[in-house]
Amino acid sequence: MTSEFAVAVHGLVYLNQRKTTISSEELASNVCTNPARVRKVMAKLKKAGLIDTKEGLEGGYHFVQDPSKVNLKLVCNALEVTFVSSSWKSGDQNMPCMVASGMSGVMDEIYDELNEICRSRMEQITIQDIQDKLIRNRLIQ
Amino acid sequence: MTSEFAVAVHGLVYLNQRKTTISSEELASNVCTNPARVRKVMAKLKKAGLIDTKEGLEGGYHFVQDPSKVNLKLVCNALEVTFVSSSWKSGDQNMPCMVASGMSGVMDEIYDELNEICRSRMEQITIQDIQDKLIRNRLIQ
DNA sequence: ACAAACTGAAACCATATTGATTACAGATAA
DNA sequence: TTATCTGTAATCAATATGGTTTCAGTTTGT
Repeated sequence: MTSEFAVAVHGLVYLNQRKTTISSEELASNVCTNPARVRKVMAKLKKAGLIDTKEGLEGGYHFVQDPSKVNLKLVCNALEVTFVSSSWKSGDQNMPCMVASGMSGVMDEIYDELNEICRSRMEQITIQDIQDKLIRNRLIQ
Repeated sequence: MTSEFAVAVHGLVYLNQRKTTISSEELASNVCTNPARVRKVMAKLKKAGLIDTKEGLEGGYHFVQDPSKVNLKLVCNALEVTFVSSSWKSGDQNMPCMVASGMSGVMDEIYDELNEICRSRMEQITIQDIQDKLIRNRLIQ
């Protein structure tokens, strides 16, 4: 899958920790990617209302919502994340054989269902949960 | 994800329907791919004991097990399918920031869990189920 | 014994996907 | 009004994925 999801979650967690307005450049350096990609991802989170943005001098991104209310399914929705999919299709709709003509449809249904299951799981994890986990992990070491 | 899984499931369903020994060439034409790829995938299913193979003249692949006992998790195991993953990692383990150093680990755990959830679901679907579904779908049209 | 027809496996090529880079218009604050 | 940001698009590079070709090894029929 595309790693936009990871960029978004990382960005949200970082914004939540810093509490201030952060530029795409600073975010990119923390995420270890380039500012343009950060802006592309964060723009979608903005459209979904998950963050505030400010253009111009001293602008950037700002996390305003309650981190325990922002779950990862909301992030998936904002980015239209697809966890499980395959562009390649087996068989061919026009073949007379029941298997050859029907398998790709069956596989698509399977992928769709797996996707929905993944999204449901993501609904149970919040930005706060991840923040807590990071803190716990640091203490362990 | 890679579409080896689709090739394998399609292959098993086709073998189950035909009941006879089928060459990689015939399988490939039904799956709509090339014989080499079919052989690569089917060899793994053979190693997992899901099918029998026969080399030499009149050789090929043969489905012997009870189709209602062969579930898709067994196929996943045979092929070492990974449904959800991302090769790209955000942040960097060596950075002092808790978020930057810890996020990739957290995301990996999330992907691993999603994978396990997908595999569990796959355990509930058998080759027989798919065969039945194909028959039903054909009747509907 | 030998030829034909198959699998198993690897090397290599073509294409698609993914992330990086660059550039620039528009917004905003000092 | 200038400097510094975001938003967006175009292009480039690296990686992943599937296709093709090839050949050694196996098995069967004659």
